[in-house]
Amino acid sequence: MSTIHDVARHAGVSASTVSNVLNGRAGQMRPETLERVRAAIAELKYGPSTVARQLKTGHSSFIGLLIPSIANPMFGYIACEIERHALQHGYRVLICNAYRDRDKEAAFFQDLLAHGVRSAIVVSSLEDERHLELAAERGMTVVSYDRRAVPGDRPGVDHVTVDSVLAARMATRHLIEHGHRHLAFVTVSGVTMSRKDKIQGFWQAVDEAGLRATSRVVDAGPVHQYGDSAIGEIGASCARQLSGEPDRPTGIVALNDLMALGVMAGLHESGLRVPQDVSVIGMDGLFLSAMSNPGLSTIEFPVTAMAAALVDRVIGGATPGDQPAETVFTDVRLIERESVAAPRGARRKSAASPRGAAAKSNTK
Amino acid sequence: MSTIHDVARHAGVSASTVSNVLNGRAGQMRPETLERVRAAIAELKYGPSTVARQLKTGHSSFIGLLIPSIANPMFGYIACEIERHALQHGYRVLICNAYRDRDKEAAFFQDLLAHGVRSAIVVSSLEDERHLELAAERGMTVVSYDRRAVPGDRPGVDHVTVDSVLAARMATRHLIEHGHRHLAFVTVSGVTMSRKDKIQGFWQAVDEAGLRATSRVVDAGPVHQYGDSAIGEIGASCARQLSGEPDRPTGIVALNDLMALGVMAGLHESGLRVPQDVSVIGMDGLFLSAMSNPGLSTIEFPVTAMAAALVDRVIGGATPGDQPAETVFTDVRLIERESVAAPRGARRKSAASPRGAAAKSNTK
DNA sequence: CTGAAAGCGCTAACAA
DNA sequence: TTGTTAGCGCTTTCAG
Repeated sequence: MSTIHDVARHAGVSASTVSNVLNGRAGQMRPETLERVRAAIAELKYGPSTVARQLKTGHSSFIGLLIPSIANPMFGYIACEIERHALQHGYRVLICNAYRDRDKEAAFFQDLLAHGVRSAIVVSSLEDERHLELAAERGMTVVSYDRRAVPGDRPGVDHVTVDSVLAARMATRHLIEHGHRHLAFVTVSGVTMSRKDKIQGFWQAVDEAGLRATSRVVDAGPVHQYGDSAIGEIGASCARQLSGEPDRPTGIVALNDLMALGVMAGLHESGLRVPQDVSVIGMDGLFLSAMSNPGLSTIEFPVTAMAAALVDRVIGGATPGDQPAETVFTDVRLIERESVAAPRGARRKSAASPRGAAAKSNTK
Repeated sequence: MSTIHDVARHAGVSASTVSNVLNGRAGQMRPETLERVRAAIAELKYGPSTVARQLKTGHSSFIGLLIPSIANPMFGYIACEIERHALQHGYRVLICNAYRDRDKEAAFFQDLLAHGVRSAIVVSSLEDERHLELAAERGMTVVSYDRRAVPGDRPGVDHVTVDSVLAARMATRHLIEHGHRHLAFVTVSGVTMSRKDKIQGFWQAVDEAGLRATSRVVDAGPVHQYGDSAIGEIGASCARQLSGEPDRPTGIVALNDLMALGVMAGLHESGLRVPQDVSVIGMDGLFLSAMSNPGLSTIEFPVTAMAAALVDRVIGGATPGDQPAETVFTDVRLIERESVAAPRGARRKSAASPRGAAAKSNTK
């Protein structure tokens, strides 16, 4: 690879002149000089070294992306959307599969810092974000996804998230409107905030319908395996177990679509039919859910818009002030497919389904 | 962030001494000095700048990974396996979603070069690899996945691949052994070599059974949409169309699991049951295929081993000699689930299913 | 056993 | 309008 000096020599100018045309400061330049420089660049197939440039300027062209695992199709999708947006703004995305492990996250942050990366997006954030605050203290702009700001958070970490409480509430209500009175919320155990919010949304809907006595949250245990393929597996074994119980639920809300897919598989294995025997609804809007049998009803999240918001925020730099900024997307949408029906011998309570409000971005 | 000089000053030594302890050249060092340096490093929370280091040494710690799209769960999985292995060898992976677009691939290569990245893995390689050779000429070590070396290839690009011909043949044979005589291979159109190989494997098995007259390859068209969610969709619409035809196939081999999942969805929509009316088999061994209804029979690829081979090769540097090196994995494995059964009114021909041979790595 | 000096490729004042 | 100079943070001979 040739350097800026090779080009300079070739064109009979100085390195700074070449640097100027490279950086669009050729306004006042003699057209002839500009032409010579251009020719030299082309001839030598020269491209500037971003490494040298970064050492000099201190600006990195990378955005770090910490994400549980892109083997999980939902996260793969989110990562793609983020990359697409970042590229449009001249940024590259450095994906780090952190497997929801605080130590791994911390190690990646260390590494990003060493690489001079000054912006990071953290997807599916752990509830405890002290290690993020540490990175923020060292000058990183970090924006988290799937975590709200809570009292006690120190500034330095901004938040972009979907209204998980609302999403879970909509999902649960959908079941209730179909006449279900025995509900279960099936989840993996974990320490992300969105999980807690979804459980809360579930209970809200349950209480609104006065169904607390006949409903419950089923924790299927932790995701051990690296990668997220296990989530479906866990959903399946949980469903198998559930199906053997005497007062099994007729309607199941799953933590996310992947888990819902697993639940359906487990139900099916146990000889139970969806939706005739049990109704299932997920959350995410994974494209795969459209292909399942039966098609999985779900709550779709505005992923593209959220990815854009994430990138814009992280590029924009840290929010001034001592309150962390927060953008909550509320335009989640119910997608009705075939996995939800009235339970045996019940009548549908209402035909109307709740719709999400328009996007509401409240930076407070 | 503090620099090596801050540490040096803090410890009362010179920068080169600090550099020495950083790089494990502290063997002959006075223990006391070593200790002082260590203390200073800890106190200042110092970490070396990989950017400066790379500028000096010319060695990058990145491996570029060009891949169609990590929104495709198969590629997300492969990417994770590659990252895992690379990390163990001290390398970071820089994922580039290239959407099977030659221009995008070329642009990413340009960018990798600018970043001083000297190793790249290209997954699901386009048949025409001239743009890769260009990168190789510029000093990159590039290893491709899913493409064999062919006469006319110039050296500089090594290959790691699974035996796609064998995989497709096994899949097809599985159908034939169940008594199917009307076969179809369903594929998206495209320009990857593995696709051609799979079609070839399909025809091999078909010809072995003398079923050419009643079998065909169905090209469902190109994948337009960015991301690979469309693959399933295409499979579905193709299946819908197929199901309306008078002499529709009773057994379908799909290009990959994602497509197979789509095919099953389309069949189901058209009122056809799998496997009672039509049998379907995929290829990949995607974890999601275990959760479909019915469970998708498939040919599993040794992804972990292949990811390791890919990383080892690319780290090892270009193979000397003028023949491109090639590693072909042949240990593919049939996973029987519920999507394949005997066609209506036929008897199963044989109970034995073909098994893959042990891994054979022939570097020639 | 440790330090001084040079330079990786680039940019940004400042001079000319 | 263009060139000179200095230096980003690190490693690496080569002296001391």
